Amino acid sequence: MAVTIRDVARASGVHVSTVSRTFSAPHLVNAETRNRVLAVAEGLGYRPNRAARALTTGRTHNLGLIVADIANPFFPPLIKAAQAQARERDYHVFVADTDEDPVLEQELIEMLCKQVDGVLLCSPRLSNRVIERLRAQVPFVVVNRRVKGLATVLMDVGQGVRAAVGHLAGLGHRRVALLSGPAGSWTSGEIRESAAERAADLGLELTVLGPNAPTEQGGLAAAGAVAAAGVTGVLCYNDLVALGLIEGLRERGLDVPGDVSVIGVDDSLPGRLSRPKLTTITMPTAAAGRMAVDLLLASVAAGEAAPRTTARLETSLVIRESTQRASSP
Amino acid sequence: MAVTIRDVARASGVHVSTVSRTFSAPHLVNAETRNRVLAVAEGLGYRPNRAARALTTGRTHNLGLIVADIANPFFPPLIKAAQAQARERDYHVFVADTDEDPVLEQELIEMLCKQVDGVLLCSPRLSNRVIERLRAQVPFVVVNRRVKGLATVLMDVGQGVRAAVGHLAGLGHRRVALLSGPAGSWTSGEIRESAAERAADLGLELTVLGPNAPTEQGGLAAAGAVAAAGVTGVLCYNDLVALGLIEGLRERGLDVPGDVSVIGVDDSLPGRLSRPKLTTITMPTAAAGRMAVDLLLASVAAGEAAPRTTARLETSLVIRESTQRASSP
DNA sequence: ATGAAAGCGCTAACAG
DNA sequence: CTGTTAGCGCTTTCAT
Repeated sequence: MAVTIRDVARASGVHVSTVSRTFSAPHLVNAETRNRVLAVAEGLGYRPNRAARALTTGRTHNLGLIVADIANPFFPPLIKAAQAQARERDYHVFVADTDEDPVLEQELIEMLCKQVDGVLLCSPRLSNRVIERLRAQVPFVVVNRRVKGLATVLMDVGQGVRAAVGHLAGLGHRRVALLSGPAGSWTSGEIRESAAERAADLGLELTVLGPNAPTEQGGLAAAGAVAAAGVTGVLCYNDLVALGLIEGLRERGLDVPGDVSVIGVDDSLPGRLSRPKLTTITMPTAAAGRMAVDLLLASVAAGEAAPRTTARLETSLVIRESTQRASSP
Repeated sequence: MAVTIRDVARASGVHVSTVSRTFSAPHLVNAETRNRVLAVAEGLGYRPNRAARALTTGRTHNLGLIVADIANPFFPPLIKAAQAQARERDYHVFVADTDEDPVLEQELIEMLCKQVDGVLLCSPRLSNRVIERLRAQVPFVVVNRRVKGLATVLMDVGQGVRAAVGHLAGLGHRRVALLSGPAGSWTSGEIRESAAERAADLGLELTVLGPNAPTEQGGLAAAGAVAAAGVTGVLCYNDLVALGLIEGLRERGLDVPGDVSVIGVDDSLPGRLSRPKLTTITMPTAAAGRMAVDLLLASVAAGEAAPRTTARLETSLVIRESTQRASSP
């Protein structure tokens, strides 16, 4: 077993509580004693056992962060921002991947909840009912999902979607498709609603195709349906789907943006690196990550009395190369 | 505070030790009692506190996984594979991102080591010396770095690199460049060594340019130097660098593969989705993740006596669209 | 098969 | 400023 507080106490000729104070309330201990203890601890390679500390303080100084898929480039910027923000607050973030599986998601939450002070749920696929039940166990903050009575960070994708549909209309597209996302996704619902509304306003004919897996495979698989739908513009659930769709369209001899204009959502790395560069909707993922951590830490500190704030972050359309004027019908 | 083992004991009229056994050694308790306890626990929403359990057993059933950059598409497949493998062994993996910062890396290890039974170090930037020192605290398995006396999983990138240089030579390229990676990267050293050796064998003139940041920014920034070097083929530290380089070359009016052939390393998502599709070297990341977890768990179980296995995984060249015959000189 | 008691490493009153 | 004492939630002998 590793070196404990007791070893340090013995070796420096003080009581364990003095050693404890040296680390958790240094100002309460004589400078001379403190230095001696510190030196001994250093020499022995002592590190306080955070798990044991958590047992008495009730604070682990850990946060859990649950995402559907680490490999989805939407998440890493959020994860990094959350970790950085947490570190500034002397907290650490444990990341877990649910593989888009609601059952696994619930299991992870339940196993995590005793080891962390709070959990950040990003784009959860869980039903609101389950979330409501789980919240008794541990403070939650939810990103991109509306759960009543819970602190929430929402990215207002509708804003960007309306701009995107307007952009398509402005380019002369009359028949457009929407490739929706996974069934449990709040964002997918938001996209769909905003797109339908704006399309109706502008007199566009909108076909909704889906649900689709939120991956390039999902987009690839949908290419046939898109081609068959006879549309000239497509808005996709995310960049990966858009990229997969472009690939699938190309396999069918359809050029993007020559024959079909394609718009993604997320403004992720692959979209920026692809050819044509993807027209997409920026999501303020880093800001969301930071804000979610702050909200969560506030919840942790306030306990039951925590404010259930809802933060709405803005999104916007970035026009690049995957959209162009509709070829005359 | 949440519901504890004591609450369950009281509510079901047995002693805490019986409740404990019900969960950790069910066969030692009368079926009838067990069912009653289970029912009560279920009703109360009791979940064993893993941190407290860890305090007595000395096993947290957690593993730490440290990577330089979650946003680097090289890592997610490895992370997912490691998490899946660990879950099968009833372990959980906590992921942490060091932001390519050795100091942060060390801090993370030190803070993690008391909350996990072992740590997986992926492509560490830490010096071997520091790793040697830290290993006293917690079992390690290292991926893509050779540390004497430590269990190691190595991806034999040299194999792929030799094929890549051969591929370039076969296409008639005579002057080629290598964009190396970060200073602390073992993989970068391996690539360089294998490339230099094979280039010498084949009579190619090889220019090494670097170190470069392992991101598309790094590649973008190196485009000028590549153009100035007057080479017709470039091997890059990873796909991101390659993609950035292609972008930078294009800004300078140079076409890939028309004017310059570019090869990446990793076979990552953005490389598959980009245009031209990137010729690259596949890295067996998922296999490495699984293997690393198995080795680590073996280390955890065996303690000091753990075998310090070194596993070597094969890599290979995938020829796609970013390389072609050298334009006549 | 179950209960009693000790203790994992640490913190938190409370004395002194 | 420092020592004493009592646990945090759980497991683990050792009895019974």
